[in-house]
Amino acid sequence: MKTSCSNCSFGSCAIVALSSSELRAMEKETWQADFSQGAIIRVQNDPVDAVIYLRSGFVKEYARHQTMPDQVIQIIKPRSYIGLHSLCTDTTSAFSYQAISEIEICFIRKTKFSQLIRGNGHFAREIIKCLSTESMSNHRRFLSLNRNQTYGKVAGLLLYLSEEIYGNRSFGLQLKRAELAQLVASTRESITRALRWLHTENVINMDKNHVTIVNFERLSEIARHG
Amino acid sequence: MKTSCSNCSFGSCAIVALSSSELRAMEKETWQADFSQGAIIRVQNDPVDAVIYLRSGFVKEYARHQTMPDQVIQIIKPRSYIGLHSLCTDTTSAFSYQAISEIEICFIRKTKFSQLIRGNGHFAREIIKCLSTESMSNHRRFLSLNRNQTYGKVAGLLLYLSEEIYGNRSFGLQLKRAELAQLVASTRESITRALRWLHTENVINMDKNHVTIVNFERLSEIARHG
DNA sequence: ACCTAAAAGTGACAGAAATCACACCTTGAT
DNA sequence: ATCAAGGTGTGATTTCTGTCACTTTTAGGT
Repeated sequence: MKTSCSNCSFGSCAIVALSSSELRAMEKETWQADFSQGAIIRVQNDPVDAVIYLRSGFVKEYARHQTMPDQVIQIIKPRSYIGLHSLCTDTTSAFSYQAISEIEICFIRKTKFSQLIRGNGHFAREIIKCLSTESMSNHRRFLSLNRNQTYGKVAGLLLYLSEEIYGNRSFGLQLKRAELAQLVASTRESITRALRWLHTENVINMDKNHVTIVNFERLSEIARHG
Repeated sequence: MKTSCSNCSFGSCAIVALSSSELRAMEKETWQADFSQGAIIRVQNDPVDAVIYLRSGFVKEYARHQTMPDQVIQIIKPRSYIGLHSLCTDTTSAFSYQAISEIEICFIRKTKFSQLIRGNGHFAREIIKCLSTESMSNHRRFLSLNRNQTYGKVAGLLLYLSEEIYGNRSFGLQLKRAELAQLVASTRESITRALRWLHTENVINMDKNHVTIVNFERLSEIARHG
C-alpha cells in the first residue's frame, strides 16, 4: 500500500515543479520505508545511491569521530530532504542519520533525481532553494555557537528548536542531555547547569523533558550576548 | 575593454553548460569591476540584485555583529561565486565581503541568473554542485572549530588555507592576526601563541607573514585531536 | 633616515567550563 | 517488588584561554 508520489499529502515543495509524467517516472524509482525511534537510517561513509525524503518524524544528523564525542549537526524536520548536499558531489554519506521519533521516509534513486534536475530547471531551482535555506540555517547556528559561551549557546539552541524545528514555544525534548551537548559542542553537565539556570531565572519552564519558553525576549537576549 | 563571457579565460565551471546564445544573453546583463586590496564589495543587509563571480584575487566573507567582534566565515578563492546562497532565498546580503588582495569580479544580474537556472537544468546542476561543495567545506570547518581547542583550531585553519584556498604547503598570510582570530573564534593573542608554539615545535615555519607547513602529518594530528 | 600609527608579541591574572567522582532518579525486565 | 542499567543532577578541582596592560616591531609617509 505504497502511497503514490502524485497524491502524497506529505510531498515536498519541490515536486510541484514536476510534470505528471516526470512524477510517474520518479515514482518508479522511489520506495518508502518506516522506522521506529532510534533507528539508524544511514551511516557515515556508507555508499549513497538514493536521496532521502523525510515525510514525517524527526531525524538527527550527526558526525562521528575517532577519538571525540559525536557532533550533532542539526535536527531535520518533516517534509525535508536528507543529505541533499551529497547529491552531486559525493558518492558516500558525509554524516550519519538517526530517527529520534517514529519516521516515514522515501528513498529516491540518485540517478533519477539528478536526471530530473538536469531536465527541469524549475525543479532544480526548488532544490537550490532547499539547499540554500538549509545551508544558511546551519551557518547561523554555527556562527552563534562560536561566539557564545555555554548559557548563550543553550539559549540559542532552545530558540532554534522552538522556531526552526518544532514551530512552537512549547515542545518536548526528543534528545537526551548528552545529545543536546553534542548539538552545541558542550558537555552533559553544562547543559544541565544552563537549563537549571534558565529555569530558576524564569526564562523557561521545564517539566520533565517538556520545555516552555516563558520569557522569549530575555532568551533571545541571552542567545545574542550570553 | 570588457572581456566577453564567451572567451573569458577565468570563466566558471558552470558556464560550460550554457549554450552560446545563453552566454550572449548573460553577457548583456553582466558587468565587470576591479577593486584594490581592502575594498569592501558588499555590505551585510545591502539589497542584492546581482550574483558576484570572483575572476581573480581573494575575498573574505564575514558577519558583523552589534556587540561582538566580526566573524570571518571563509576565504573565497578565485573562480568562485560569491553569495550564491542568497540567490533564491534572500533579497539582502547575509554577509559582508572585503577584498584581501587586488581582485577582478563580475556582477551578473540576479534575474538573468535565475532565468538561466530555470531554463537550463545542466547549468542548474553545476550551480548545485558549487553550492554543495561550499556548504560542505564550511560545515567541515565549523565542526572542527567546535570540537577543538585553540591549538587544534589554528592547526585546522592552516590546513584549510593550505589545502582549500592556496593549494600549496607554503603560502603568504593575507590576513592579520586579528582576522585569523575571527576565522577561528579566538583572539589575536591566542593566535600569536598558537603560531609561535607550532613554530617552536617545528610543525610549521614562519617568516614574516609567510607560512610553510613543515610537518604535515603532525599538523593534521593536532588539527584532529588538539 | 626619521617619525607615527597600526599591528604583533608577551606575561600575569581571572573567569568559565571541562573533567572527575559520586549520588540520585527513572525505566523496564525478571 | 526488586534489580540493574542508563540517564541525570551536583559539587570540587583543574585546565584552558580570554582579558588586560604593556612593550616591541613593522609599514608608510615626509
